[in-house]
Amino acid sequence: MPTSRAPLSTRRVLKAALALADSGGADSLTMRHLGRELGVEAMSLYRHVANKDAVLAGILDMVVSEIDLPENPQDWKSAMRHRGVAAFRVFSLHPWAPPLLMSRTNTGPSMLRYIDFTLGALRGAGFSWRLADYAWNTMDSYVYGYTLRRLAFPIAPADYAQTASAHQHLLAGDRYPHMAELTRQVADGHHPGDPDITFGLDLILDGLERLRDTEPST
Amino acid sequence: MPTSRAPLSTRRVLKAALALADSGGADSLTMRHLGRELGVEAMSLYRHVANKDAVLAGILDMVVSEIDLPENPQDWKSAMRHRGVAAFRVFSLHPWAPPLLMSRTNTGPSMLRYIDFTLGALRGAGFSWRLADYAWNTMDSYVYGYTLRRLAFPIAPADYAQTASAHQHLLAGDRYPHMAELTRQVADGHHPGDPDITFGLDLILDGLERLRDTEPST
DNA sequence: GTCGTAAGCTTACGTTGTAAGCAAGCATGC
DNA sequence: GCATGCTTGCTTACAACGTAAGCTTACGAC
Repeated sequence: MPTSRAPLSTRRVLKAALALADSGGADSLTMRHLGRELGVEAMSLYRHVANKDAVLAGILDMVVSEIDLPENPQDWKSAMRHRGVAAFRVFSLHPWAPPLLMSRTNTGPSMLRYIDFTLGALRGAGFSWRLADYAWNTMDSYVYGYTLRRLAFPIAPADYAQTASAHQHLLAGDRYPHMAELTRQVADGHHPGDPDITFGLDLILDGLERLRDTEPST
Repeated sequence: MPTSRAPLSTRRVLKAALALADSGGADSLTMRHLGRELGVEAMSLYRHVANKDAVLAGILDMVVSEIDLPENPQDWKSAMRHRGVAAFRVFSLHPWAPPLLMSRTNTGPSMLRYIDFTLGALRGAGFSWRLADYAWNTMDSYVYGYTLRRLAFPIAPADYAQTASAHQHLLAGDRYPHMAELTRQVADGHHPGDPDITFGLDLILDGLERLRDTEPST
C-alpha cells in the first residue's frame, strides 16, 4: 500500500465531489468516479462520509456559501436585488445545483445564514414579521424558478434570434398563432427574447414596498 | 402464452406509467415495475415506447394537459391568476412532475397550447409582444418556483405552528437571531407561516399592469 | 400450406449505491 | 519488544436499473 498518497478526509472528499460535479454535471458524480478521482476505491469514501446523500448535502452547502451577501444592508431594495442576482450568478457557475437544491430540504448553515440575512434586512426596513416572511418566500420562489428555467433552457440568449428564425416553420400551422408571431418578432430582431432576472425581481420588490407602506402597522 | 390479456399500446403504457408515478412517486416508475403492472416483461414495453425518456415526456404532457384554461379570457388579470392557481393545483396532484418538468425542455403540445393561450390573453389586453413575452416568463418562473418549494417542503401548512414550536430550541443560539424570532412568531400563532400562491402572483400581475400602462406604445 | 410481420419473452451487459468482512499500518500499554 | 486495538483503505458481493440483441409465438394474406 503506497503511503505517498495524502490521506482522505471529509473535507477533501467534498472538495473533489464539488469539482467533479462542476466539470461533468450531476450524472458524473458517482461514488466510484469520485474515488478514482482521489486515487482510492469507492468504498473507502464511506469512512469519511455517511453516504452519497451526505456528499450532496455537503457540496450544496458549499455552493450556497458562495452567494455574496452585502455587509451593511442600508438600502433594503438594492440589498434584495443584489441577493437575487448573486444567487443566480452562483448557480450559473454550478448549473447542476439548483435541481438538487429544490428536490430536498436544505437546512445547511449557509442556507440558514442566507435566510437570516434576508429577514434582518427586511425587518430593518420596517416590514412586519408576516410580510417579511412572505417577502423572502416570494423572492426566492421567483429567483429559483427563474434560475431553473434559464439553466434548463437549451438555447443561449445570444442565439435566440437565429434559433427562432431557424425553427419558425415548426409553428407554421394555425394551432399556435401567438407563439408563431412571437417567434417571428424574435427572429426579426424586434425584441431580445428573454428577460433579465432583474425584470421580475424589481416587479416583486416594488410590489413589496407598496404593501409595506399600506400595511396596517403591527 | 395467455391471450386473455388486453394487448399493449402506447396509450395503455403511458396511462399505467402515470398511475404508477402518481401512486409511488418518480422513483417507483421503472421499466420493470411498469411492465409488472401491465402483466408483461419490461422489454415488451419497448415495442410501444422508444425508451424511458419517451415515457416521461408522455406522462408530463398528460399532466400539463390537465391544467384548466378559461374559455374566454375577458379579464386578463383574473385569467392569469386562474392559470397560475390551476397549474399549482394540478402539480399538487402529481407532485413528482415539477422537478422533471424543470429538468428537461418541454415542447409537448399541451405546453405549447398553455403558452399560446397566455400570449393571446396578454396581447388581447394591450401588452406589446416584448412585454407579453417577459410577462409569461416572469409568471411562470414564479409559479414553478413556488410550486417546487412548496412540494419539496416537508411540513404541511396546517402543522407549521406546532412544528415551529417543537423546533425552536434548534435555533436557540444567536447565530440566526431573525429566524429564531420568526419561528417564535409562528409558534405563537401570530402569523400563519406560508404565503398562498396568489400573494406573489398578484404582486407580479399588478406590476405588469403598471408597466403596460406606462410603456411607450409600440 | 407458408410466409411476413408484429408482439412479447429471454438472456445478458454495464452501471449504480452500499452492506459485510478483511488487511495493513500505527499508537499505546506493559 | 511486543501484543492490543483503532483507523483507514480494499475486496467481494448483491440487488436494482436501462436497454441491446436475438428468439418464439400468433396471426392475417395469399
